[in-house]
Amino acid sequence: MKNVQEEYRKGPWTEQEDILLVNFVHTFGDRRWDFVAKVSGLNRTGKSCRLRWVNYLHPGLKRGKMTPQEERHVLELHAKWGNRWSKIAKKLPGRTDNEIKNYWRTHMRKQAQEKKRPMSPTSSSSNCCSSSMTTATTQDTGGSNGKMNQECDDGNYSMDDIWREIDQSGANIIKPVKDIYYSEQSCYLNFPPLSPTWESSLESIWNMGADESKMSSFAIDQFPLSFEHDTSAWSCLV
DNA sequence: AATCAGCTCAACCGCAGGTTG
DNA sequence: GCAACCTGCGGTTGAGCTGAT
Repeated sequence: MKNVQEEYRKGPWTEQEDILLVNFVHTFGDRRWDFVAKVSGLNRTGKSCRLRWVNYLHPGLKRGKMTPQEERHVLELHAKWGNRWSKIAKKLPGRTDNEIKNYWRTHMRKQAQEKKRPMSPTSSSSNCCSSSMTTATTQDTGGSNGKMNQECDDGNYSMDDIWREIDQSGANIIKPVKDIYYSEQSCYLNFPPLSPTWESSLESIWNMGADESKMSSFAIDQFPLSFEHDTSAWSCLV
């Protein structure tokens, strides 16, 4: 048995891990997370991989603040369904349950604060709103903090950066966003053209019950990633 | 300039439901 | 029918950032 505490990595994901995960998800799909976790060599649990993909790496995600429309939508849907975050998220393309949950928490906290000190004339400008939920959230979230937008525009390291790096490499790496199509309920990965050997490999892999040792070497062949920490560029590209 | 408080968001945890053998 | 395993969901936490003092 594997000692989970000792062997699995926790905490923030590195760029290399992200790239590796993106590659493997594009290859094997966003299912079978335990398998992806093992085969990729990431020392992460399948759960952790899934979460990273769903909440951050997924190409369909919108980054940045919620629009007033989205905020209103969240409020409406929450009134209807309660804390069914994933259900609500499905109605808001590009938003994750985690994001909505976080938004709601912030929103509720602000509400609670405003209830504590109703009509306080000394409230800062960020608390200037009426008790109307919609207007309150709209102004609050829009006004107080531009962090997310900054990160989006010129932030340290975003998915855009990853895609750009991958794109610039030119190469055999699977292409992101534009080749991936989503429906409301699910995500279809449209793989780039695969070589016949690659295709048959994939097929046989799924059919053979995914012998892990075979898979590992297969993976290494297909993604000869180097994890040398190179600050100038990722040296993982073929 | 330093410190503090509040906020945001990524990530973890535990649990429940679904799937597979 | 049952146990083991996997996936997804909702709740919670903590690090890092920002603005106020």
